[in-house]
Amino acid sequence: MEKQATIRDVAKLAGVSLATASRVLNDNNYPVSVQLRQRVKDAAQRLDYVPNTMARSLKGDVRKDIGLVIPSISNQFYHQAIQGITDVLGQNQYSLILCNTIRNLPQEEKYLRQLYERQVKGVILSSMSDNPDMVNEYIKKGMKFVLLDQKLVGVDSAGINFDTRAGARMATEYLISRGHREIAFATLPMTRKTRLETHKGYLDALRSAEIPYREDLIYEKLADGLDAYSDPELETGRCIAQAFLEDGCPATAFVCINDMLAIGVIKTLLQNGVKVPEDVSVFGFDDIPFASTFLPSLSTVHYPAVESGRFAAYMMLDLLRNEKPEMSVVMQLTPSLVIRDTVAEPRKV
Amino acid sequence: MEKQATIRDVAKLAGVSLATASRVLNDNNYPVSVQLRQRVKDAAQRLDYVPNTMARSLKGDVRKDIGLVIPSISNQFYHQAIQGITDVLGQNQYSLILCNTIRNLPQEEKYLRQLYERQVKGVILSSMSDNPDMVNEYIKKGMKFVLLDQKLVGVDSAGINFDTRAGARMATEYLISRGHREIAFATLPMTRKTRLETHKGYLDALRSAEIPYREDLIYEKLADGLDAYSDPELETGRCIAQAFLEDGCPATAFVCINDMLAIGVIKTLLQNGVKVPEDVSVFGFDDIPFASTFLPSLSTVHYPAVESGRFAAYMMLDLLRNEKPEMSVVMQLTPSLVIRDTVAEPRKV
DNA sequence: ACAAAGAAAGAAAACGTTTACTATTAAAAG
DNA sequence: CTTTTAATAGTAAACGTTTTCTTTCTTTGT
Repeated sequence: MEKQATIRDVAKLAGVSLATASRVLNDNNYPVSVQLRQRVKDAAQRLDYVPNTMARSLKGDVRKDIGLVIPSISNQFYHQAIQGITDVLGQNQYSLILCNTIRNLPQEEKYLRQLYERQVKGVILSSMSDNPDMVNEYIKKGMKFVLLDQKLVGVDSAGINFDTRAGARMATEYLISRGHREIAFATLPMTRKTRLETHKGYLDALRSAEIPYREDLIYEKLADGLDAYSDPELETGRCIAQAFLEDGCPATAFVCINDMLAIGVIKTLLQNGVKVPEDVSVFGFDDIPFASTFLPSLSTVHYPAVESGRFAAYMMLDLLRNEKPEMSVVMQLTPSLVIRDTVAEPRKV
Repeated sequence: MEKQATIRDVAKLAGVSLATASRVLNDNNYPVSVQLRQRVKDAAQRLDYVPNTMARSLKGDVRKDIGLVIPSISNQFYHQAIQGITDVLGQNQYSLILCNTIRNLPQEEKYLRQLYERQVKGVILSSMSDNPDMVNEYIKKGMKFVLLDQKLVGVDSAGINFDTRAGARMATEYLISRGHREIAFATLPMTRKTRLETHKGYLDALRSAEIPYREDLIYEKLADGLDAYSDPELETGRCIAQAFLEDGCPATAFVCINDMLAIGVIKTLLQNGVKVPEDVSVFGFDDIPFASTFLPSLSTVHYPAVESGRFAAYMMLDLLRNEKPEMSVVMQLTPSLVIRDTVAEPRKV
């Protein structure tokens, strides 16, 4: 196993000082004569010299990598975001350190600390918590954050989020326009702000159509008995559909807080002889790739996930490179509807 | 923005030398008196000291992170592997640097070089190429590899792979046992060794059942016109099913090289009025989560992807920590069949 | 012809650690 | 009592860079 050549070796072989070698290798505008320049370059080539990034960053250069902290790697939404992020980062010679918290807040803290210890200066974060304290603490220490799909009140940080309230409103209004009046709402526990927002959008639509709010049509659950291998959203969808069936199918349509949950609902409905969309219409949220792959293909609210990852990465780069960032804003993405095969008119009674 | 406290600050505040502070903070077995020990600890606490990992690794400590280089982040197989990897790594205070090559060999080389520059000593790799040269070069430079789902002949490296030949054989034999004789084989271009192996398994089964090999039942394709947003495997499945339909459905069953491709085949078949499994049976490969979610749920060859990720991480840790690794072997995982809803007896003619 | 300015190179300090080597003391052994 | 040895603590070098400060020449302006 060869010892890695250092800049010292290069300098020696080229017969120049350390400083000169460094200057050539970094292509400064510092003047170095052509002959020496060439000699150094040749030497570097011969020795297959690669600079030691560690040593370099010791001198104050920021590390060229950023952390991504997400609650779940099994969620397709994040795959798309990662796709966008790695895409941009790769082109800019940055690396991505992936931290999967498995929906676990202490784990999230641990990862954040680990990143801090490693001098990682930028983190794209989708937190499990709505508490801004932890993030603020690290901001004070000089870390930069881009908040993905989440607004944290009381945090002065860049972020990308999606107007879920408008999305839910649009979806619900669409169902109403197709003639639905009994519309159920399926959600995971509303611990995260975005979920509450989604719920509000649903309410907005009901209100403007003057449909009375029915508490019993809100299915807010988390499937129990989940293990590491099962998809929590899919299982929760199952569980909600089960409850819905036991209630005697009190609605003609479902608005679901995300696609995987919607798919869980649909599967269980179909397996119990309830036809989708003939008997019950189902609307998803996110437009993950499976939404169009699944049969029947899912009507859903489109979220440009790959783009949002891309934006997040751009913002982060901007934040890291410029003292006065140009794009450091909270970017709000507007929803659009994708109508596929899981929505129809309500069945005639 | 606070300046990060260094060990020098800690030493000064505690009124001890650098060396003593370092020794306390690293919990060596070097003897330090209780009082000083306490003083240093208090000082570190007060200053909220965190060691600078960069500086530490400059002194020769290996970096505590490993790289993962994979061809596609949109493949569920890798999500599961990542799940397993991050799981193990997280518990061992290692970080994961994710490199997504988008099925692009030059990109793969670039990432490997980038990791090398960053002094990353361990890489879990699923390469696009069957050429061992690049990997060997980096091994010579001191990097350690665990090859995921791939054997590279001529590389002396740990690895995890799956006996795809046996898997394909089992799947094909199962179809034969259900009465099928015309069995098509659907695959992406057989550029990777594992795909060839899978094909061999298919042939093995045919041979031992004395079914003549029919070249025209081998569908080896890559969908064209793919953009960044489409799933290459799904699209290829579509494309293969299209060709199959144009050929007048010359087989009663399909063995597919992976699940997503199988799903593409099924979708297209169904959309063209060909019933699965009544008219055509389809067998997948990998058992990704979506295989059981999809309707009809997919019969497939099970690959313990999460486990394989976990093993890969363990191996890597072993490789990095021990001069003489204990587990540095090529681990071969044996396949098992999962029978779900996409296989039936062939239709009576 | 002489000072001032500019170009090109090198010396050395600094970044935050760890650790081999010394130095001091106290206890144990002769 | 002196000499070893063991227990603590400190000094300083080292890791691989970058960069500030000098230094040495060569121009240029007067």
